[in-house]
Amino acid sequence: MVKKKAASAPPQTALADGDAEQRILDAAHKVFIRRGTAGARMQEIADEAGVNKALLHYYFRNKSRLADAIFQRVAGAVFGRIVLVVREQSALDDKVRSIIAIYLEQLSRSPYAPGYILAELNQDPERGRQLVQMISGLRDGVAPSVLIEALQAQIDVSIRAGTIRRISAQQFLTNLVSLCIFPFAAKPLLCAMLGMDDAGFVAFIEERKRTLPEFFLNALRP
Amino acid sequence: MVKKKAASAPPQTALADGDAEQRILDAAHKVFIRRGTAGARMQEIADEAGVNKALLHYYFRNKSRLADAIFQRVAGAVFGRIVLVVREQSALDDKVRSIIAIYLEQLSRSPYAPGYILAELNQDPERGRQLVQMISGLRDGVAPSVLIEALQAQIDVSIRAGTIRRISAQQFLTNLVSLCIFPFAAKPLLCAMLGMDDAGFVAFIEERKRTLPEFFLNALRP
DNA sequence: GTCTATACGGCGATAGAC
DNA sequence: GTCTATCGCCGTATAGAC
Repeated sequence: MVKKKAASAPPQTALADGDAEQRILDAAHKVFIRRGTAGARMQEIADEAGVNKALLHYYFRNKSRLADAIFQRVAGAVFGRIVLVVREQSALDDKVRSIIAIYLEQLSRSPYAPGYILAELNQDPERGRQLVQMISGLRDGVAPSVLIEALQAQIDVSIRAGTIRRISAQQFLTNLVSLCIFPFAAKPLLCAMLGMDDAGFVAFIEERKRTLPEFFLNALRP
Repeated sequence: MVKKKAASAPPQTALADGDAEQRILDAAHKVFIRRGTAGARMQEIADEAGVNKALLHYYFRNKSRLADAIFQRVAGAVFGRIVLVVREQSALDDKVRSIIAIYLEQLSRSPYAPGYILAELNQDPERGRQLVQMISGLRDGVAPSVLIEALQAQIDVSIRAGTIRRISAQQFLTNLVSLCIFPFAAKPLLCAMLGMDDAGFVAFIEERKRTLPEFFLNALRP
């Protein structure tokens, strides 16, 4: 990271909007998600950003640090809002509806983010720790374990009230997140198996927005 | 691929079981799943197999072909049995129970296979086609689209009988597969977020074997 | 800050002995 | 069939001019 741009004439070359650092981040975002960290090439990022390869090292020193920055950015975008919903004061079924709506809406706009995040987590053990730290660092942030306990308490209330059947917070969350994220993480798989093109996939997700909330809430009924 | 070993004294070096080609495949399997195709190194595969790097090229000509062979092998192991279950003559809820049991059992033994397969599919468009072709080529194989249609027909019967609520075969399958595969594809994510180690993950999957069938079947109830 | 030029190492692939 | 040795490219990273 470099200190904020000092007073100086903005370079602003013809085909560039935003300063170089930002353009590099945006370019790296695209390329890392497309190729994965191991498959990404600094040259391709430079081309995409419309700058020279050396400038990437000027701003981020090496590929590994650039990759870290992008992972934080993408993971934050995917998990940030969800964590807020889990923590807010609202009924369990409202949370479910919110989470499904937010996920399907948001991931429709960046369908390859889940695949990228999962691949990163599989190939670099450090990523797990970074993720937990990132979540704990959100505004008013608490550790994930605290979130789980709070959710379990809320679930237990509904169980005792007889409105849902017995389930652990871990399985509850895993089921919910699986149903939301997997279709995007497996987009090429689904497209191949179900014979869909990109437009077909969009329609598929639209159908899912309508049907998934009741599917999930129905599964919870006693 | 090389013609089957002709009659000749088996070399059988001290620390090697099985012929070289098989050991290379097994080693490549491990390394590709661990590192991903882009991250895998021919040298690491050679070391793991206890042979020289040059021998990999003797048997498989280049890295790309070796990667193809491994992808076929892993994908076949993951999807082969499931396809058979979907096609067999049995009640819908029995199929659901079978698929969940088979997946959770089988993936417990190779938990990193899903992550590998998804990463491959995301990064190489060719993989999708290879997968469809592989499935169509199973014994008595038919194209995935035919499987879907048959499943839809079976689902429609249950809907008309009033035993399940309205759902498309696509969403049905996606939901089922999401709930089975995602926890493995996201193993490092879940371990980090839910604070589990490897033993904790095993326990988590055991709990899932008991609870997931009723969760899913419950969701289908009218 | 941004560029050009280049050093350096790693990796896939081949040649050739045994 | 299996090895050793080596080639040549490609990708990261740095040096240094502007």
